[in-house]
Amino acid sequence: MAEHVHDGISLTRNQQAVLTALQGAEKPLTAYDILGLPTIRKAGMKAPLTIYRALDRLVTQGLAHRIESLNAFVHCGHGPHDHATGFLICTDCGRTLEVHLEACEKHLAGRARDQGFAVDDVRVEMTGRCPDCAASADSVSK
Amino acid sequence: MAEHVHDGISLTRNQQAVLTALQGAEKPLTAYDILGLPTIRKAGMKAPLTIYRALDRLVTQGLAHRIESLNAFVHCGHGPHDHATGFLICTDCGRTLEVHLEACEKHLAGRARDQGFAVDDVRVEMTGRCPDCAASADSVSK
DNA sequence: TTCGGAAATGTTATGATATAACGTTTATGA
DNA sequence: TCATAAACGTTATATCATAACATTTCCGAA
Repeated sequence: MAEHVHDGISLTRNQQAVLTALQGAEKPLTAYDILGLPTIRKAGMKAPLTIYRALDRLVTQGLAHRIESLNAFVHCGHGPHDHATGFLICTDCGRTLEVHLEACEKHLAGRARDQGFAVDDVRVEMTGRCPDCAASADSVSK
Repeated sequence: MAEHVHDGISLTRNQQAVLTALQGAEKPLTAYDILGLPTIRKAGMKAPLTIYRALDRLVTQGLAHRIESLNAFVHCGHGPHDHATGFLICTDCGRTLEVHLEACEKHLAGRARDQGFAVDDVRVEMTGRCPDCAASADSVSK
């Protein structure tokens, strides 16, 4: 394998094709969105499971994230990192922004430990409007 | 309708049946879990859509929450409230704990506003092990 | 009190998301 | 070079969620 390497992680052809698809998208993509892309079909991937397997690997390696509330995936623009990540999801245009939560993670996990809970993973998703869409909405409402 | 009232919110028979099901469960239930319950069948609910409609209302009114990463629902034990809520999801036993995030919500939304993002809603889900399961794991590993 | 709109419901069908099971191939290092 | 773990292909199926449309119920205004 090892046809491609990202941040020291070697990816197979399928995995690379899916990662490239996510990087080229301006919004999170579902597995079936990815499956429908010409580049993916050309790469020979034609079953949902093929996509899910590649996505699993990318997520495990920290090269992509799953957005639970959208059942969709985005590439991670910051390279692998071990602290919690939050997503800002624009309900107008569907684009997402990734925010790092070094500080907040401590607070959240602290609240959890107060309850005797041992935290493995923290996921934060926020909906609202991105800078562009918020601006258009303002100008419309004037 | 108004057969039942919770925190000033009147519920229909279907909505009440689903809420009662959630209150009686020790873990989050999926719509199809609920659909399979005898009490629900006895109430005459037999199509998924019937369940989803009742759940929509309960979530809208703040009487229940959806756990995105489980595609499941829990009743809200704290009554309607307007601040963000977090969930601690035990990967061993499947039970969840609800935590309130008054303080953290500000921090999270603040990070979002730093990016020019207008936040409507904040959802936090954490996985790990609950007090009971963490204790069993400890005693096993000794 | 009755009339009209809004909300909820019933029913059927279908769309969308995700994984099981099994056999085969490929990468990689002892 | 050979064992083995990871990845892959293929088919089928499980699971989660909504569309569309007709009907009924609730509830306030006239």
